[in-house]
Amino acid sequence: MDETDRKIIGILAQDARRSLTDIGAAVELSPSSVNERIRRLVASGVIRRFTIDADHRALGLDVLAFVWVGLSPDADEAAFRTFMADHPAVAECHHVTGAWSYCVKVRMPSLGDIEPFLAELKRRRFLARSETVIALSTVRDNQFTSPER
Amino acid sequence: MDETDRKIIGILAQDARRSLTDIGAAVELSPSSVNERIRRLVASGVIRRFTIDADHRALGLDVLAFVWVGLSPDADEAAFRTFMADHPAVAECHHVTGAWSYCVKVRMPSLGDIEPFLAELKRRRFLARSETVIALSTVRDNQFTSPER
DNA sequence: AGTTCTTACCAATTATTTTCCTGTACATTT
DNA sequence: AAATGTACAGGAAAATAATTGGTAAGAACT
Repeated sequence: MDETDRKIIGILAQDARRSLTDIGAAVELSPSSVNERIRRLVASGVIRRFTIDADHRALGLDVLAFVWVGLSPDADEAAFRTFMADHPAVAECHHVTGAWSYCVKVRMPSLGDIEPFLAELKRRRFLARSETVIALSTVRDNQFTSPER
Repeated sequence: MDETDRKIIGILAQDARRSLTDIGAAVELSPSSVNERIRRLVASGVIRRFTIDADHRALGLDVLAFVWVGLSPDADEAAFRTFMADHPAVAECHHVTGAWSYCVKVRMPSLGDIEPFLAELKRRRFLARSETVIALSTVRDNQFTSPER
């Protein structure tokens, strides 16, 4: 992981379809060297996968919400994590410091879909308490943040 | 935007490097038809960009935090949004309902980098109050969530 | 009904890109 | 100095993507 690798990652984060020749020109390396570096970055897990950044609204997921979860004392935490990992509406789930146990980011077709989701969490005895915050608008939503600065 | 388009998006979200032939086999379409659909999805903005999912830890961004921002009454909100859009540590920034104005997701090299970030927000008179929640571990972190149940 | 327009699709060709292989240069170790 | 390892470049081969031209189905209009 040197400066060149970081540059390549930056380029791919912006546009993962850039050709090896193109990237090579940007980092002053031959296409085959760039290829070898990308292969290594994927193999070592620095690059987890190639993916797309989609417009969730266009896909019918109009609602973005953060659900703060206070896990109930008798909750099966492993089951909770599995549930979060598998649930299609869950975009992110982090164990956090502070008053809450988990911060869960969910995307849903409509506001009406949030209640059944919370009800399900309750039914499974995960919840001691929760708080839901709706995102009204999004200023920025990147997976990637530039490492420099 | 039909069912086939959604399938294609699902496939690309999983692995944006799948070949047109491959995708075509999955959705029962010729490679050129798949290509045409992807081109259209990009042109219409449903696919915002092709990108990578990187391991932030490996890139030296060990800390993930959510900063809840209560904007000060006299804050220049447009300036705040510009600041958020440009700041390299900011991964997400959403205007939200509830007690706070904004939810800001940041990635930083170390815990020590959070304070200067907050100080800068204060210096620019954006902050009335704030609360920072650190992510201890991440159960899930996807950009994409499947639309179907 | 016939004509035009549009849209989606496929097959075949062409262009580009990726992949794989080999040799070289350079640094490190013995 | 010889041996080893690593990163790189160049080029051939393979795979993939983009383009083009043509067909078919359906909608809108005459």
